[in-house]
Amino acid sequence: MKWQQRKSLETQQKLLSAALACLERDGFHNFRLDRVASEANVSKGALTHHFSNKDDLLAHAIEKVLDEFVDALAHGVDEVHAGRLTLDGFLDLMWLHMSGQLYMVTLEIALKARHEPSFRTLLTPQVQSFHERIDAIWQQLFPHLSPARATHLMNLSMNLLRGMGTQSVFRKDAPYFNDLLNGWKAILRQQVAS
Amino acid sequence: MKWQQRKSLETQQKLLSAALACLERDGFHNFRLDRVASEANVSKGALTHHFSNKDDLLAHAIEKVLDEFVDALAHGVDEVHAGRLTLDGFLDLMWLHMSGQLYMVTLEIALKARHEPSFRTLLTPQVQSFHERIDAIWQQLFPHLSPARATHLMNLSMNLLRGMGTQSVFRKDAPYFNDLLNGWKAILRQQVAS
DNA sequence: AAAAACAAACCGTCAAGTCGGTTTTATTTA
DNA sequence: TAAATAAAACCGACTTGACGGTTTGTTTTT
Repeated sequence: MKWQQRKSLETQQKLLSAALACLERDGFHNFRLDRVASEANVSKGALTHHFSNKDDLLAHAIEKVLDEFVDALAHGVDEVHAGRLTLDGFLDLMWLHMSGQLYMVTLEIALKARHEPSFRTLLTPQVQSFHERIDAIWQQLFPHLSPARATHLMNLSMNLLRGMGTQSVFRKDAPYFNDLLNGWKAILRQQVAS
Repeated sequence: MKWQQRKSLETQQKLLSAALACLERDGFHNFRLDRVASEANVSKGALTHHFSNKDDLLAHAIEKVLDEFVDALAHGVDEVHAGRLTLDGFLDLMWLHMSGQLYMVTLEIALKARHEPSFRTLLTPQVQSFHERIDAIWQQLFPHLSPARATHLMNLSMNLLRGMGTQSVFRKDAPYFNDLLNGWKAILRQQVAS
């Protein structure tokens, strides 16, 4: 009970990575199980062996991507406390993730969840946990602010970045988004100071 | 050449409205032509007579929804100039549309466009025109600001609302979004004044 | 030998697009 | 003006391809 377990885990991770890559490249509407399998260099039979169906695979994939985002932010806030990262740098970190694979994948999944109650209930605990962890991280980021105020600023920031991520579907224009982000940094500094 | 033309237009409008309703209810992934036809109380044959294929129907539907949004904003800025609407009220108007059918439909379409170049090129002129018109409206809204500054504030606002619209997929919580919007109104007043 | 990991053929379903046909409206002509 | 012809609007059965899930078979590990 050692070699098999390792092999199994390894195949599952390959499949999850492949699923995320496919989701980002093809979108949920063109997301095909056989493409995931070939992307992961395993057969379709192996895929069904590890994941009972499409929804199951997607749910595990989204879990992975959310965890990675939270881990990155948690690490970011540690860096801020250690004096190795500024608030601006922290926002850059958030934008880096929101403009990458993460956000597009969550967007695809969110729209699926919107129209399929069973899938939404499958995801709800994960999403809830995600928000709670992000919230906790911003509380740590602004220990001198009231928790409610920190949460408010987090929500404004997250939604601005969400919107920018969405717009980036159509507008490929890094300087433009950088300009927006800089504008928001200035406003945020002002809001934190007061 | 009168009666037929009117009938044709009427059927097309029924189909477009039905398409938008289906898109909002079922999502693009579960968007079915026969459902659109039955929702519009016409046959599938009639649908194919008026729209050559699925993409064609969707492109016309999105055109309709964007136009309605621009018209609403153009009317809003007139009301502001006439003194019958405040800046806060204008933002409420924007949020009203962004939290309704419009935004979800554009989101569904945007993700489709992201992964289908042919469809994206079909939409590009419409999206471009949309942005230009929104931009012009905000220039009118803040005639005392520099055009660049007005555009910047517009983009921040639009992206915040976009993000809020996206989050509303998962979080049904009107007071929360109202709170966020109020926070942004205060910041925007400050930005406009300085 | 048993169980796990994997492979690949197979099948049922489902929807987009096609196409021949019908009905309704418009135009021409005798 | 009324018959004849053309054209547009509309209908719905059928084809075709695609994909998710199942099943059966093979190899490898324990």
